[in-house]
Amino acid sequence: MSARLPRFNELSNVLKRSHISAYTRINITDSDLVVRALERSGSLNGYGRDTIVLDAYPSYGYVSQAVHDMLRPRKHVLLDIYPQVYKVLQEMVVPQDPTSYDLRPLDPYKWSTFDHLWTEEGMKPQKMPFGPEFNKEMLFIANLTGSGGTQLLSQYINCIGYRNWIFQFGRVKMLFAITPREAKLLFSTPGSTRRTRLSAIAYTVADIKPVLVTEPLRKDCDYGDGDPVEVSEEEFGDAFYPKKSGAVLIAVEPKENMLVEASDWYSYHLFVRNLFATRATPLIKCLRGLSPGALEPLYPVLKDEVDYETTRPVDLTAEQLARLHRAYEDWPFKPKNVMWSAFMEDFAEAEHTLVSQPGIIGPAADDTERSSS
Amino acid sequence: MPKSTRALKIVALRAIHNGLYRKSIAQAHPDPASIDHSLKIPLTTPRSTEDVVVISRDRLGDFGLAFPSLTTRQRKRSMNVSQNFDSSFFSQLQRESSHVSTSRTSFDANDRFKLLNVLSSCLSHGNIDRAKVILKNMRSSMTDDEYSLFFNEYITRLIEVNINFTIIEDTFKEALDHKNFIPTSKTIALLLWAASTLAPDLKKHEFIRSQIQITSLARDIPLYSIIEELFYLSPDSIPYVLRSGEIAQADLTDLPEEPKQYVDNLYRTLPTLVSLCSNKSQMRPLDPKQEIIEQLDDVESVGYKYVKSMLGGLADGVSFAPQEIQDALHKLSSSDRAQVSKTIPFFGDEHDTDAVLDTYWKLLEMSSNLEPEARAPLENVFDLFNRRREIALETTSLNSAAERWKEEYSASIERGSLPVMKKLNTLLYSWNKAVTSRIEKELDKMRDELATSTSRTIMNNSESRHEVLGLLSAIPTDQVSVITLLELLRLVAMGSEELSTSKVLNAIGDAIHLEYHVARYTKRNPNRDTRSLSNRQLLSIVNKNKHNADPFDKIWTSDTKVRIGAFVMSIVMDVVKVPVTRYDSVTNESITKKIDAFSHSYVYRNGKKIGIINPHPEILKYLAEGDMKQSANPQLLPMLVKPLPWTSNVTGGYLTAPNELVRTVSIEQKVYIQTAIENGTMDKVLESVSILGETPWTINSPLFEVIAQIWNKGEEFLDIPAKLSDEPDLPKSPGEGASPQERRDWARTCRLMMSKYRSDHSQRCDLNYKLEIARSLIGERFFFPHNVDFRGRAYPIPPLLNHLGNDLTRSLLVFWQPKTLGAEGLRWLKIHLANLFGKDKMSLDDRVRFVDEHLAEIVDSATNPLNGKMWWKYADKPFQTLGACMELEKALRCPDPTLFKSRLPIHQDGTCNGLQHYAALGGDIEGANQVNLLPAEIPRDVYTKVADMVRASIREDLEHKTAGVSELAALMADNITRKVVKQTVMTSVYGVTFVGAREQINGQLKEIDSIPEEKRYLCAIYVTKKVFGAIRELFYGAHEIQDWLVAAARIITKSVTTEDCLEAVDTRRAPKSVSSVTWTTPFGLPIVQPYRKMTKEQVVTRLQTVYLSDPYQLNSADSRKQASALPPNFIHSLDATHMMMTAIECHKAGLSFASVHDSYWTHACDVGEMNDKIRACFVRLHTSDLVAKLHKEFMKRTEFHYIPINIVPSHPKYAQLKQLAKDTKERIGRMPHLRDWFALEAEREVLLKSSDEAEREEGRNMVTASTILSDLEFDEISGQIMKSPSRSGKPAARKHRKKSSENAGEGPEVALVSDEDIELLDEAAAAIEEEGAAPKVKGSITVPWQVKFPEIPKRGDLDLTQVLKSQYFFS
DNA sequence: CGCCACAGTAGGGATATAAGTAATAGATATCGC
DNA sequence: GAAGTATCTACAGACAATATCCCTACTGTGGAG
Repeated sequence: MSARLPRFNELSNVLKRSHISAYTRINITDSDLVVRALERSGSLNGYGRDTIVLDAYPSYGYVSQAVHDMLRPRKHVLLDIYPQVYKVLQEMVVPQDPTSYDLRPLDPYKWSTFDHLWTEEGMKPQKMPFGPEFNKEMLFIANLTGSGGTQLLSQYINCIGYRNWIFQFGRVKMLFAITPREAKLLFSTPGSTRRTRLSAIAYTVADIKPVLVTEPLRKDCDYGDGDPVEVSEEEFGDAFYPKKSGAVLIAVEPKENMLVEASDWYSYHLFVRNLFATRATPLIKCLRGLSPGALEPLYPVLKDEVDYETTRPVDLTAEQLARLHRAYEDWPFKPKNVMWSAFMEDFAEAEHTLVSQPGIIGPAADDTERSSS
Repeated sequence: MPKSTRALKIVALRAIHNGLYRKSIAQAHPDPASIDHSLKIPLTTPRSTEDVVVISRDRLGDFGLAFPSLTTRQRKRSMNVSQNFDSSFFSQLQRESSHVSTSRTSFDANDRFKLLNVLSSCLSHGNIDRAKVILKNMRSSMTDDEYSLFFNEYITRLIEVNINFTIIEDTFKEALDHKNFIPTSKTIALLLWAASTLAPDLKKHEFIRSQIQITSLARDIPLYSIIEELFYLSPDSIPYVLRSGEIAQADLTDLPEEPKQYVDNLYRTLPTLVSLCSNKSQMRPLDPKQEIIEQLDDVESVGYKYVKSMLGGLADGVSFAPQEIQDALHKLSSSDRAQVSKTIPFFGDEHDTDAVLDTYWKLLEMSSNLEPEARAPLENVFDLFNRRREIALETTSLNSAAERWKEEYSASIERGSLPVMKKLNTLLYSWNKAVTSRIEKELDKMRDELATSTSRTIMNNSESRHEVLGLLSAIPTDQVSVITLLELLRLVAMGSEELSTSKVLNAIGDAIHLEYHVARYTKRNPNRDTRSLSNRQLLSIVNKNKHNADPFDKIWTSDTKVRIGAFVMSIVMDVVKVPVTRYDSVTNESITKKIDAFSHSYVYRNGKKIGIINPHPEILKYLAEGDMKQSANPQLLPMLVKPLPWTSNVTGGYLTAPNELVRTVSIEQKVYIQTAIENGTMDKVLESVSILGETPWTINSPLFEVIAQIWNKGEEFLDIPAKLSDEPDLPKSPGEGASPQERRDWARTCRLMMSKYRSDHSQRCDLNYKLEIARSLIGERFFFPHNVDFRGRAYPIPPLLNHLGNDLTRSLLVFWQPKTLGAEGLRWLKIHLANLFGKDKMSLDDRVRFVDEHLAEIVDSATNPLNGKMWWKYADKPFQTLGACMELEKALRCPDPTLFKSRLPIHQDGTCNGLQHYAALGGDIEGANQVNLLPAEIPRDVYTKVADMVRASIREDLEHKTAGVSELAALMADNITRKVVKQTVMTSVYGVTFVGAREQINGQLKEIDSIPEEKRYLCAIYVTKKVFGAIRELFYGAHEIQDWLVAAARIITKSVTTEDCLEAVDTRRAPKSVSSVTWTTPFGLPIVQPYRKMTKEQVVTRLQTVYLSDPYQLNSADSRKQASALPPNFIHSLDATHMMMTAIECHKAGLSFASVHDSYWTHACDVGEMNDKIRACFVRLHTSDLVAKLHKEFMKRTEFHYIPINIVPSHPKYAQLKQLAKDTKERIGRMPHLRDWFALEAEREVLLKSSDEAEREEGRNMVTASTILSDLEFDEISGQIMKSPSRSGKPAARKHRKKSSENAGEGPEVALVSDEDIELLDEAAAAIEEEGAAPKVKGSITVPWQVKFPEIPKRGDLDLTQVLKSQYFFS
């Protein structure tokens, strides 16, 4: 991996003409730029020779190379199941440090991929309780700009809440390439109408640090005290492929003290999701939607801080949300399973519906159903 | 032009084009070839297509809803435009084109629609002055006819509020001043009515007299039509009008039958009219038919006398006078009389409702054993009795439900019983009270707001308030509340998944709409005590109600209904509470609180938000087990009298509730149906569907007892889930650090548990409702009004309890009329029993033998259903089997079983009915043989056959150890049953895809335990391949027809007319095609496949926005769905026709008849006769070549339709086309675009349609693209319409490409990517490009090709008459 | 009285939403370049 | 105008996505002429 990849425009010509279309992902194609951004953000300070880097969807490896060059990690596992990517990397890269560089045709989408990986010698870091320190024995990198990337981003953040997956090892940092669209979601602060569920959830358990952003995003994003490298639109051609929208590099740093216990995370997750379904309606109205009569126990919670008539879910901080949730959980009249009803949202799995159980009871059994009974 | 206008216009044009208005298309046996083409376009034959456009646009403008003084805003939304897009719209179009429009104002439907709302609102809450202003304002934008309609409505409301008569008179005079105001007969009738009820006596007489005189002189409105209207409006005022107006009986001879009888009776019985009776008319000679009518009248007198005796009035709505029964009994023969008297020793106290009912039931039961003639006198009494009850049921049952809630509430208060609030009914009482008062409060608020608002703001934010106010104030508030609560509970009870808000709002909106009709009915018959009315009067009221269509009904669109529903629902959510007790762990005590009963939130499905109504779990508990007696929604129950016969698409069925003959999805369909009915070409459909409603049913009470016992026990029984308690305890969430996978599995488990709970709950509720309905119908005779889906398949309208239901539901229903079994009947009863048990694959004799051999078990089942051996439980259809066991046991207990009178319906089912029709269509002998169209010793069973073939093939794989599949073959070899393949076989001819079939089979394999779960999927794939193989082999004929149908559907749905193209904005591209596949069944039912691309929009309501599809948008046809649906729909339209034919024949022969699509039911003794008729009808249906007829109809309907196709330079016709293009270029100055090609076609079309022979000749000689391509058969271009052959080669190329790129990567390992490598990759890529790319065709042109269908598959030599002798055809 | 400017808003159109994609595969439709 | 990518997966009875933001065009008002 220490070998330089060709400039992307040369490679892309080849790829384009051979009709290989793995461009559902957005690639950052300038390793130097990435290095610069990472150094500026300081996200990788303290990482190095002891780190195991899990690298999901490396694409053509420019971010990977940057990280690899910076850390010279003990292990750098690249996971990509797509032959178009895998093959190209396999052919083009001959690692100079074979003990570190480890390209595998595995599907990082599958949880089991990691489970299997950790059974291997030297792949599993030491567990570290959530404390003041990050577990620098592990770094997770992923390009989440492809299809399903949004889903993964959301799920990886959820995993922090559950403290499972890589977070069973403690505060493991993640470095993600995401689309500007997701960046907008994440860098929205309370009070802005853009405030999203994802952002609220994420800041409950993690700090999101911008590393490399695009210039057009500036007006839609609030980076807080983050000071990322900004790529202007003119530079897109060199920095990204495809260059159309560009990509954003973020570091996700799990919080030391999460606002919600792991055991409550599921419920909290549903709670927030429910509130953000009507994220711009005043609390007085939308709190009722949680379950019948839910306004009553929640009204006292924030009444000294906010006006329930005007405050909307988007205006709440993660901390406020967590407190509301706590009160809801403690409400004795909370319907037993009402939150679980959200489980039934996909009906493909509902095997007990009347339709799939034609027979003696149930709706009309006409000719079709008789046939299946 | 606004989108909406265009949409309407397109429909109109299309309708015209399809010959919508003429009998020829919708005739009973469509022979499109005979259609006189000139009739197809009722407008003057256009010189160019532009004419058509202009004319129709004007017409739309005429009828359109312009209201320029209030707005100039261009409305794009078309939903409301369509309000007028009903039959009157089309009849408008139908008129002579000489009709000159009076207004050409801008086409703005919505604003006028809003005004209509306001008008309705003002009228309904009595704001007469504003109504008047609005009506006046609207005058300028209405056609004369429309104005009359609303003027009449206005007057009606004036009368209803008992306004001073002079105001009405002035209003009328004022209206007359408007030069274009043409009073209709209804207007006059209204005036007369008003005069007779409102005018002071002095004035009354004079007014009526002069009005009648004026009208007689004017002569454009015949007197009889006025009296007819009056009959429907207010029969009571007729005597006065006749007298004051000095109308002679002879003037009214043209009255329709029913009002005529009424009027004649008046002339005869009222002394003041006697003189008029004999007076010679000044206008018309005496009608000779008079005598006959008088004779008829005599027969009616029983009912009439009865009415008189009832005048004293009884306490309850249901009553029965002993005297009348005695009278009726006198008409019976002495032996019958003795029999009846013996059973009913005394007549109950007439004030005691229970006793009256009891008497009725006994009488009814007795009478069921009488011959129809003997029963007739009793029937007269019954009819009257029941019609009153039915009307009460339809109109007042809501009130009585509410009353019962109250009673129960007060009763529990009095008793001081602790759990006052623990009973659903008491809960409902308080809910209802709260909701009612809240609705009233809100409505009052709106009223105030509207009263104070200035006229300028009428149109804006108050619009929806007007809507709600107008519509809801027309209905008693408590009824709105009651129906909302009932409907809501029903939904909560029946829902097995989340209750989506849109579902709730729609349902409530619909229910309230129905109540609106009831309210309207009640209002129009104020204080009309049905007890005092004769049968005939009742009928007239009913007819009147159906006759006087409410012009405001059109306001009740789906969006309005949803808004109304949301209004009420939001109130319900605010005020409805349920007491909940919880243990508070903090204070360590139980606390009870009133918690909101419902909340509103959202769930996400595939990332999409879905609004849901969340009932408090506490409510679920009440519903599943509670006494539902007063909680069942009383709308749409089975009827106590015969349904009204269908006479139009909306008249028939229930007495007061509106219902549709054909369940249409789109307006397009409605228009076709209405036209066909008006043209009289659907008479047979009307007749047969009416017949289905005439079959009297009753509850099988012994079986009901058994089921009730099972229910009360509350244990799981067969598929009845056990009584439910609280929500299940879900497993504990996995601990911290559990892997995502574990979490997912856990969530899934929880979901399934909840799902199961909800499903069990809804099944319990479903059964609870059904049993409650059944219980209330025990001892009754009732009827199921039917209607049909758009393909003609018939369904009973009452939901829940009907004979289409599941096994349990079916078992509860038997024919009311018992019929003596006879030897044959006994045999059929046994066969039926065997069939129900599952032994329907044996020969008939074997089935009889099977039953004989199991007599002991059968008797045991019948006598000891729940404590015996319970043999019946093991049947395929256990509850019906039990019913049959009981019936058989009863018969056998008779000294002579053949004399037993049986009520049990015996089923005769088509054996794979779809394939039977296919075989008959194709004349396919082998196919016919497979599905019992040919006589055989034992029944053939295709499913078994296919299963055998599949099994054989699998065995072969097993023996040959075929690579890759031998493992699967081993797994499956012994698991191929009939059941596994059945559904797939059936659906294969309907076009199931491989994926679909695989899912079906996968589902079946789930039930087989010996297949490991992880292999199941592979097995399913394997078996599906085999099944498809076998089917291809076995049903070649059916598939040929299917393919043809699919091809035809594609052609039709891709075709465009010249107008379509000339209209299109893009001159080069093909326009969207709007033709649906449309055909006519042999019984004249026009079928329009409704599948179009949906356009939906969000409708804002108080609760949330609701996503509604706009039924009036004319979207382009969904060609894929149209094509895949044609085979099943066509076949189903045939089996529906077959059913209708059989129903009519059975009816003629006096057989009871019921059907479930391809299962025909009658009494045991009549099975033989019905079987003959089934076969005869089948043969008759298929004697003509139906596919050929379909082909002809398709051709006729697409006569001038084109499909743009691509012609490549190598094509033989290319040169010719190119030449034509050059010629055209000289004319228009550029190479022709697609639109220009179409313009050429349009020109030709006009010429060909000309009335001038010379022009037609010119047209025939014209050269256009389509004439050049006229030899081009469908097969040659099918690739462009069906799947493309050039594309079919693609997957291979792609595979190859993939391989190449792999090769490219297999070079020597290199540390760096060198230039050489890049070149290498480059080369490979280039190579791929060369190979994979299709040859690019330059210079090809796209031109219209006049549609032509592929040859229809040749019909085989099947001798259809063989069917007559095939005993297993239906068995 | 009519005109014009301006403010306020109704409503149409666009967009995001959630979050395992458990397996498969072929045809067709739409869409972006 | 051709190529990749998304969207289906037999029909019917019974159906069904929403909240919010942004922008435009319209309405109504008020003021000056």
